[in-house]
Amino acid sequence: MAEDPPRRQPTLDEVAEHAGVSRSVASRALNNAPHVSRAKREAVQRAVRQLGYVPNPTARALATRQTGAAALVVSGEDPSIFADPFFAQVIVGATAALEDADLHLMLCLAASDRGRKRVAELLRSRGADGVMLMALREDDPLLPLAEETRMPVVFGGRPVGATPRWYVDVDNVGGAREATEHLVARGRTRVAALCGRLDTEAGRARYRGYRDALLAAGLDPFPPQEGDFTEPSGAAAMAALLANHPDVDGVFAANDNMAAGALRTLRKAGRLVPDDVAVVGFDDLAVAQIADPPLTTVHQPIQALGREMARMLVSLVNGQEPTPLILPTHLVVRSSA
Amino acid sequence: MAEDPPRRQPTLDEVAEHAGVSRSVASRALNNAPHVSRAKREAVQRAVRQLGYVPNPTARALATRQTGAAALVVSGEDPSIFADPFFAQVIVGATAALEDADLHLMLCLAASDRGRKRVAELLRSRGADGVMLMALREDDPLLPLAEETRMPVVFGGRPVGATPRWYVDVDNVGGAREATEHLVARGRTRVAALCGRLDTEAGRARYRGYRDALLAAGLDPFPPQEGDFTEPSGAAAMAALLANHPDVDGVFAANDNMAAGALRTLRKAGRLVPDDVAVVGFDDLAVAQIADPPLTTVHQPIQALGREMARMLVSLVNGQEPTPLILPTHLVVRSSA
DNA sequence: GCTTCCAGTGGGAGCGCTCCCAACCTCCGA
DNA sequence: TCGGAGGTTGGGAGCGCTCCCACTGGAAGC
Repeated sequence: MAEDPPRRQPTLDEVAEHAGVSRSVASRALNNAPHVSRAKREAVQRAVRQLGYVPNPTARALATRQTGAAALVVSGEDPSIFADPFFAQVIVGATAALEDADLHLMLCLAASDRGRKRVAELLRSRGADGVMLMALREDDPLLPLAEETRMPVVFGGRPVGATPRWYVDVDNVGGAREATEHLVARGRTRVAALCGRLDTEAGRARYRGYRDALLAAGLDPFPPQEGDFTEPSGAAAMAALLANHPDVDGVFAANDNMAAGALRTLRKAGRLVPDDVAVVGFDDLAVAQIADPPLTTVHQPIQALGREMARMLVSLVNGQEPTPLILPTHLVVRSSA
Repeated sequence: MAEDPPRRQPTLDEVAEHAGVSRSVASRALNNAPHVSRAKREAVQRAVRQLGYVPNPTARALATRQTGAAALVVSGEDPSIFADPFFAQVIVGATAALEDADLHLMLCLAASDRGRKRVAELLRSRGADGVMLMALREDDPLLPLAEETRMPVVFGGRPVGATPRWYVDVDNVGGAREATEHLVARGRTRVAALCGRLDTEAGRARYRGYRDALLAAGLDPFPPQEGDFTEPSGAAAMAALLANHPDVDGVFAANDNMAAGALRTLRKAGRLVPDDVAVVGFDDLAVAQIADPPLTTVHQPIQALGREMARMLVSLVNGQEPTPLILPTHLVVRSSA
């Protein structure tokens, strides 16, 4: 099996020649388009096999003006935001849907200036067929770029203060309301909220849902005790809360991380969960099950979020006009409330 | 600002014409290559600005035979493996290094047959400039594909039973040894190992390190109590261990997830950590700090792993001959041991 | 004065594919 | 018998860029 000539990949022309047909016919056979006789089609297939031909995606991209890739852009001021297992779930969902459309996933972390610059260039150069954007801060520098670009952009979650043309979101308000109602139904009357970043729509919406539920129950909402969706911020917020309102008996945390932090603080303070203080989280990530006690939490379908974003993008790329989507959430009752 | 003509992106030819130079000069100016007079260089830059020109990456890729992308392939029999925060860290590190080389990251989850097929095609079609492969199971179907491909492949971790030409790994044996030595130094004499999958090199190497340390200390290693790197498997392994060896006083877990599971089982069994049983984990992920008590664990530089993989790939793409890398690990002492 | 050299320049041939279109062939109804 | 209709076929023109190369003219060297 000598391979002396450092032979390149065979090209379509070579396949055509080898099969005794023209390049056009070979191309059609390859993309199983019509207007190819059975005999030639098979001849091409044989040649492809014999030569080990694989189409060159770049050349195809240039000719079709389609890159065959979709970008997932995750924005945030530092890369650690991406460590949130949330994104891994989104990626798993998106990948599944992208696979169906035979698109590749380009992952862009726009966490540094350099990263943002590259995203900007991607957007301007049409380096992908479309973009899934997770940029939820109010002042995110990518938002204006997303407006300008001429490629389809699907948002994951809605940014504060703007409703994009295409987005997939989860029902944050409804989930938070259900969580809070659950606490109230368990007889809690002094229910506080450990908020996530209030410059994100998710953070605000969850507080809104909490507030709605308490008002509807004739109880007084607490002012937002703000954190940043991390475990330490949850622990800190809980500590502050205990200091100001030692009689709190229910806590709605903006996500599981913060709920886990709250649990830690409560344990340290000698408060029993759920007996003294009931805690509800949001997300239903792995941490919710591992927590001690296991967290009652609002399940949000994160993989579905990714999947639907990708599907929406695919349909946009195919020239359709999808409508925004809000995915349902539901409460998962465990032991913490 | 009428934009009636649905004008395409301007091309390099248009820039050249607008600047009153030839395409060649424009190209050279753009890539700031030599052999362009100052005046024309500036004229081109002006034209670029006025026309809002952005080079078409696909055309460039076709001409240069470089895609401008590196693929990160994560293999596993089901997508949930990717939920491990480990990968997020790898991605963060890889992204940083790739940014420096101005390469994009293509993320491929080879968890379904479909996914593996697409990876195979990517490998054969040179759809990227290189591949970072995380496929560590002994019988991983991607391993033979990686052998065949004509594009550079850097492994993250070593697969069982084979030493790839290029890889970055962490010092699993050394870390496990240090962790076990720590337990011994604390006076533990009945130290068991909660292993990860023994069909991965990491799982084996960590057990080997544990074994070495105990033998060196003149103690008897326990037979491997196998899990699969997940929290529940750690809990189960710990339960089995307690049943067979109620007198165990030290546990080395193959990773933090399993250690967290062990903690849960021990708490349920009424064993105090670290008083009755000391526990050491491996990874030093977020869960280690959140665990109760916080885990003493072996820190492995996961972002660095990703970064070095990307760097190695970049140097391969640039025609250099990097050497494999093994990154150091070190023990982080917290309360669990 | 004459070569020699080289920065600067633009023409043109690709890179490997898709797709339009004209040419062709066969078969059928009128 | 003849004129389509409709399925096949291959030529050729791109897609937008890079890069080789031949050519120019002025500066440097002798």
